[in-house]
Amino acid sequence: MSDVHPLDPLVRRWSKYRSFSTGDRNAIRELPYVRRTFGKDAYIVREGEQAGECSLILRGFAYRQKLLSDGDRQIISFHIPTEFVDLQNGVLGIADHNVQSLNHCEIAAVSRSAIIELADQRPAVRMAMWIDTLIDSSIFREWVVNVGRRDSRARIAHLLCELVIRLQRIGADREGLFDFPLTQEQLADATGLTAVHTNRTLQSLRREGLLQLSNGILRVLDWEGLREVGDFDELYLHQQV
Amino acid sequence: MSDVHPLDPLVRRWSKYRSFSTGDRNAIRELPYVRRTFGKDAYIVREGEQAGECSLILRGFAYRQKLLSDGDRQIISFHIPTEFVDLQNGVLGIADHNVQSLNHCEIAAVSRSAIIELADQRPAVRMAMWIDTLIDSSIFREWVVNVGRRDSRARIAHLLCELVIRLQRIGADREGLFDFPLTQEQLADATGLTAVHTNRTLQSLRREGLLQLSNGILRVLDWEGLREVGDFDELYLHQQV
DNA sequence: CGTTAATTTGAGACCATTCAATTTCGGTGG
DNA sequence: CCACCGAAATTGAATGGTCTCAAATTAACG
Repeated sequence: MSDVHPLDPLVRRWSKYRSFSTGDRNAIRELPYVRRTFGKDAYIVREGEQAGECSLILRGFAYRQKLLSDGDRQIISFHIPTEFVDLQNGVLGIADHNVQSLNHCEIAAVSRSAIIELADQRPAVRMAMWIDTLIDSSIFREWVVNVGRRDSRARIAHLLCELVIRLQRIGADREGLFDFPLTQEQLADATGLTAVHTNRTLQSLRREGLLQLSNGILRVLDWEGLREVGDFDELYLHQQV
Repeated sequence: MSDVHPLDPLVRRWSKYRSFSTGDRNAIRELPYVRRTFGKDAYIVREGEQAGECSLILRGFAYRQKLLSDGDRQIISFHIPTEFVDLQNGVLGIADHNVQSLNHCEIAAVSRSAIIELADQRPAVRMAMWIDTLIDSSIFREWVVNVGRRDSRARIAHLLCELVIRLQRIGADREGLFDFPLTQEQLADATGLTAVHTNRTLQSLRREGLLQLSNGILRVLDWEGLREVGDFDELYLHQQV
């Protein structure tokens, strides 16, 4: 399938969960959307806001986060092109966390009502959407395990494994190389570590020849090794539903 | 509404999310289910299993957990009566984590196909179900924050705040007293701490007059204090959708 | 090419862990 | 009703992984 329409990557992504009719595909393509661009670290959604629309990433990375009362930040997930960063807001209405762009980002903003209408009228698409939010949920569960029970090396390794798999799935790998714009501080905020310790942990992983990571480029040198260090089992990503 | 039917608590719970017609209510009540009882620590669902049914708690507590390769355990959520412990399995099909009973437990087991059929035929119920899974998801996000960024006192306090709110909502409080069958080891597995440190942390919370917890009974003595220690903001529970 | 952001390094402090032993609790049978 | 037992809770002391604070180095960008 060649991508002639900006929403085709979404069609392709969702059609892995449910087989779509031509009508289903067209209904997705006909979603009214507004294209928005965000610079680095811009807020796409704010906690407590009434959510008027859902944001699909066309280009760039985004992340969800929550701020503690003492100013500490916990990153809750990272998102890559073809993914909605806040599909749940289409249903729940009020945002329970923040969403920020990680780098320069292009977003297709779809109104809540259009999402709901599509779900109402297209059973197959509705199920794909539900599955999408459920896989999200599964990833959060795995993150609870990651920050709750694994040591620093395993946490970082596990996170990298997850992102590598997800990037591969959208065809974002270039022969083992990945554009990887996360700073060490963001890696730290996602794993519940400090930036300093994240730095030392990455050095340890590099020293063992598991990976290279610099200048925003990640190269996995020893996938099996990284997987083992991270105690990584991709079942939770539900690649085949 | 008086509970004449065993599934009425579920009807009541879901009807907070969406207004139901009489037909909707009856459709829920007519869900075919099998009543099962489980002793303490029995497995209700196992990771990797093809899920044939969804389990609604009629009595008792349950929890979801994942095991690491080194045998460590992370508890991912607790569940109380009126809640499904694995509604997502109705859609995803394959269980990505374990579910265990916490104490003596009565479950209504509903087949996947019945869940799906109900969702297909009853738009309002379908939305309530989706909302249920999305609130689940929101709770997982908050747990990532809890184990990722808070210190031991805040983690325990936050978890207790959440359970208190949820127990109150199903009317399980008896004038500030709660049946609270969690062991310190389970509390530890849920907060990413050790049982020993959980013990010392609980003592610290008791010493400050925030709560009493012994013999499976919890009494909150200083709700505002506990809330503050736990950095607790209940927005994420989405009480009003 | 200057300026700021990001990464790296060092040393000391601390929160939580580990390991081991003791006490209390809850349930059971005599 | 009490003695007994295993599970749960509690205590102590030593260890250790991660944090904190501060400074130096390197990379990114206009």
